[in-house]
Amino acid sequence: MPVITLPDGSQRSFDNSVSVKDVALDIGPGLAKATIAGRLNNALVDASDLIVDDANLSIITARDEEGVEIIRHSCAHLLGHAIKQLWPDTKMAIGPVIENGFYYDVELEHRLTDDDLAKLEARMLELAKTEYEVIKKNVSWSEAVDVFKTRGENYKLEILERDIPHDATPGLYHHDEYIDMCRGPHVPNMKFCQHFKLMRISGAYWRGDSDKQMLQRIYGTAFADKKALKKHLHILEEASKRDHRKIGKKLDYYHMSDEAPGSVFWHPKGWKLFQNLIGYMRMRQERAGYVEVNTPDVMDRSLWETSGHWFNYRENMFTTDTEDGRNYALKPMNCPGSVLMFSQGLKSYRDLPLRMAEFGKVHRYEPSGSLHGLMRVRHFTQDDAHIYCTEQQMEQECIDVVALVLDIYKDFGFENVVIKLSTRPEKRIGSDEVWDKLEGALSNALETMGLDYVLYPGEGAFYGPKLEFVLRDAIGRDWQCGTLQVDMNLPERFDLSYVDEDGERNHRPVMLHRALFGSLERFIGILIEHYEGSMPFWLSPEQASILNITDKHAEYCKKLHEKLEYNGIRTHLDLRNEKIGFKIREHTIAKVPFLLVVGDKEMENDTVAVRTRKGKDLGVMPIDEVLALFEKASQQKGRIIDTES
RNA sequence: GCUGGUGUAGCUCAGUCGGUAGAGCAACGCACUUGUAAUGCGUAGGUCGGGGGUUCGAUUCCGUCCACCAGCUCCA
Repeated sequence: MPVITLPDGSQRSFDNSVSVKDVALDIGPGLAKATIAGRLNNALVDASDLIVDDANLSIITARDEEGVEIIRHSCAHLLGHAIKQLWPDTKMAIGPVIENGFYYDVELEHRLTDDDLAKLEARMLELAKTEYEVIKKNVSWSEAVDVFKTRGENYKLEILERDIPHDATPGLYHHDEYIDMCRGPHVPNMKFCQHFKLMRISGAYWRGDSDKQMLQRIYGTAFADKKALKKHLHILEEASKRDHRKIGKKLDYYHMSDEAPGSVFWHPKGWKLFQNLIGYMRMRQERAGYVEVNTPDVMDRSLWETSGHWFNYRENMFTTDTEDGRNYALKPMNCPGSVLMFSQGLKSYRDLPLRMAEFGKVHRYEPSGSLHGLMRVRHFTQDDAHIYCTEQQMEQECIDVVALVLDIYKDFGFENVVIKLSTRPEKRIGSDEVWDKLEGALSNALETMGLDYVLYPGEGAFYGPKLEFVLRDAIGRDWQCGTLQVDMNLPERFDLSYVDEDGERNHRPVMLHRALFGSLERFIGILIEHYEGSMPFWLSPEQASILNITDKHAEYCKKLHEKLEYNGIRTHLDLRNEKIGFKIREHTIAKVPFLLVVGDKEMENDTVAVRTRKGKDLGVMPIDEVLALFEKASQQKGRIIDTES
């Protein structure tokens, strides 16, 4: 006699055990039709599952996020159903749900092509349109083994052997003649699985182990209705339009070359942007009490041995053998150099906190397959800084760094910053007492500031805990940029010390590592995608273009150009003998924020006609008014994403 | 690094079932002196990613190296 309590608190009692679907039907036939699964006392169950005892139940439909995930999961089965029809010798491995979709790993002699994806998709749709019922049967372990032995599914057998207890009753889902094993739940009818798209094929190792068999992985996406699917595909298209590799090339920011894989050749415009960012960061750091230094790029092996990099980071380092028989390495990080900088000369407690910034160029030999445009490179520039301070100063320094990071991100329109706190890993150096202090410094700093953070226990570096700052860009993608790390390893290894009030030199400073942009290269990649190439006025390599209508306006334009440059505006003078429409098109595509057009009327009245890169006509105005307009655009930095100007 | 795909003019791409290649844009020249997203005509431009094999002949077929692209974390 189960009594079912629904989410609104109402109760229904039944004489016998009932299925989730029966309960839905009892509430109303519309709901019954829409039922995908149920949440029974916080566990997801199939619509056909029986409820024996009193329970809390909510009915899951396509409107629930769980409902959509179940649809995706069932689409993986649908893919299995179709692929076994088209290629009966396919062996099915695993088919889980992922963000926005699903995949299925299969072993198949035939190499799948894009044409095959289309064929598969068509067959899947055909099958789904028959709106067949999905039948779930729980069977004994040995029965499940028999089923998959008969069907030759050796991956399913391996899963049964290795991952499923012999006294369990695995759920077998019957999709007509196709049978898949799953903990479920799944849709009760394939009518729910009609809005999907197969996205791509790639390789993946069985159980993610590179020593094991390489399988073919088929990725797909699925939604509850056509509209949601279309919307998702549209977002993907938008994201691909923002690809910094395409835009960076079009805007003539940089290129890469076979001769230097993973390294950037910065063109004048890209380098201008790069310098603008450095200039801004320099200004902010000076204001925050930092000094800036510069250390060598190539240093002797012994340094890297002392720092521990030679043993822990060797495979990621570029090294050299030189005529003098010495071994040098290109720095993969700036910290050892910074430490040498600190240990040069005697340091007093009066020098602390010592905040040393460095725009250091580092080289890391990243695996070839992981290189990606500006986002993952082998040679990049960090806006690095190392703060040497006393234990008492540590917490305040952390607070200051976090405040600086968040304020700087705001200038780029990144309001949505997720902070991750990674704490002591299993393999670590230092006593628990010290770790308590270091983690405490970070978490106290965040709590003092009233900031939320996500805890990642055990994810810290072996030498200390860290904060990571994750940005969310204009279309909702996450990018990890800044970090703040507390380090007890390097001061120890390099035996750093300072003289305290008591005159003793045996005091060890605490060392903080921090980077706000992280990598300048990467940050520029993120900005390109964030702004879709339309750099805000203050960063834009070219801020305004002056366009003449005919030759007779050239002299006036040159004077105008001089005046703007004198006022610090990066101005492009385009006096080419071309039609004005042609020039406007070119400079608009080049995403120059403001186009200044000069013809007879403007020359006569000492004005210019102002047009934005978005095609908006701001009318004719005198130069002082233009300068005021630019000043205003400059002031707002990147806080407002450029849609109007 | 591994799996699969791709590599043709500065850029975007077509093409050759094995007989050494073509378009648009860009560049250059000439004409045009132009009013808010492409003026017209002409010229030049390529070891078809590198080196090797098969072949009378390879950009095309084969293997190899390099680079790029996607994936390799989500576990019935």
